[in-house]
Amino acid sequence: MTTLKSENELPLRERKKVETRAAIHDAALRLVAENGVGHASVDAICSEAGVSSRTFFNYFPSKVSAIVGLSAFTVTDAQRQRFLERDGERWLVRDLCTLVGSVMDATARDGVDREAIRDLLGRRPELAPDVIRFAAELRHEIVALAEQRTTPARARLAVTLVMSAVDSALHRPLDAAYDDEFSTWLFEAVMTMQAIARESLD
Amino acid sequence: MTTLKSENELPLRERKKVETRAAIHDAALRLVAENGVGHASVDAICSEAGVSSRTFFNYFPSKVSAIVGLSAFTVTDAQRQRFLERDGERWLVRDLCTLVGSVMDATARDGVDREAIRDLLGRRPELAPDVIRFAAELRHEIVALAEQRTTPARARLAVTLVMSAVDSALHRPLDAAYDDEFSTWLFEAVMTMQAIARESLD
DNA sequence: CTAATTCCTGCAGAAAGTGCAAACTTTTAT
DNA sequence: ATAAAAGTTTGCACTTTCTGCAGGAATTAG
Repeated sequence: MTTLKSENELPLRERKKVETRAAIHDAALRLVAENGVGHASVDAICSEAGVSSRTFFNYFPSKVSAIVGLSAFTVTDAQRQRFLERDGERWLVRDLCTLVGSVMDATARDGVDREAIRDLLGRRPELAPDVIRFAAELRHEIVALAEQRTTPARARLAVTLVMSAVDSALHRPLDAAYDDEFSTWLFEAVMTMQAIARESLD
Repeated sequence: MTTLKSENELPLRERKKVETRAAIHDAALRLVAENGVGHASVDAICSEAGVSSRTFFNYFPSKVSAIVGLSAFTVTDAQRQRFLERDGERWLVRDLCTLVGSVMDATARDGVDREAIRDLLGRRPELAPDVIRFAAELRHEIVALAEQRTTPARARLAVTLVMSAVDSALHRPLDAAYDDEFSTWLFEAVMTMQAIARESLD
């Protein structure tokens, strides 16, 4: 079981929701690890989790989202506002790192386990395109934000830069030191990318 | 009609294949432009193209691939070999640009119309995640190649850098001058990214 | 013209995903 | 404590994408 927080204090109804959600996610993760993505049908996951297939789609909008344990990446209004406090290209990449970092930290707080996802991607690389597709939805939202601070083309480029670093995070273990400071790690990854680019260019 | 080349010279059978392929792609493009992605069902595309739905999937492995007009990005053996002639990180990014550029040029020669795709993405942004997912498959192949010249982490970073530039190409019109020299354009886009990164960093 | 390929098609069916209304459970109000 | 209200789960019917298989039609070769 992935859920360890807030054992009580929550009304019974909420607690049950958290539990079924975790049950579905855990079942999905387990079955995919065993049988591969293609052979883990929604029905199979459901009977493993003790839940009807209709309920499955009440909790997750798609099979992959259940496997990854994420219904959607979302940017909160507060995050959005904070990002727009500054204007223009200056600090753009840094601010994007902060923004994306806080989104990732939020999902982590909601029980999404980056390490589990990383392990899974190592064992089942077929999943990668789907996960990337998934991240593309967050990307889209963030590009829209970045476009309020610079030209569309530069916005896309900058966001891509940052999202690539996120991608790295899904493949490489982070130092424990960064566990709650994803944005710091992000920023360093972006600088590494730049270094590689400089070394290899021309 | 997208197909303008090799009017004859091809055996009749081959010519017909090219035609049905184009018919399906054009129908898909047209219907999606009119009704949106969700409302252009495979069946609708098929009757528009005058083809059975079973045939549809003989030509394209998925609905989006038909819309984009691409069955798969593939790296030829020659391209693979040329890329591996050099070893190590030096020139890595440049060689990746060459590799990816030649893959893109090949698809263009096969009738894939970057401009049509770009227009479509402008008009129907919902498609973007699917297209990205699509590109992720090519990405995977190229990462495997790059890993033969450097560490996995750096390979991923470098490939991401280059693929992001490809992404830009799907959003921005290229100067006509670059039409047959995609890799040159790619390389410049990568340098632009680096410039943005340098400006915005710290 | 005949025979061998190769291609198209329909059919049957798996699997993902959605809407709807009935049944059930928790919560709230009396 | 009990009944109404509110929220959840479920089954059912349905759409859509996509695959395997087998028969039939067209193309090509001999």
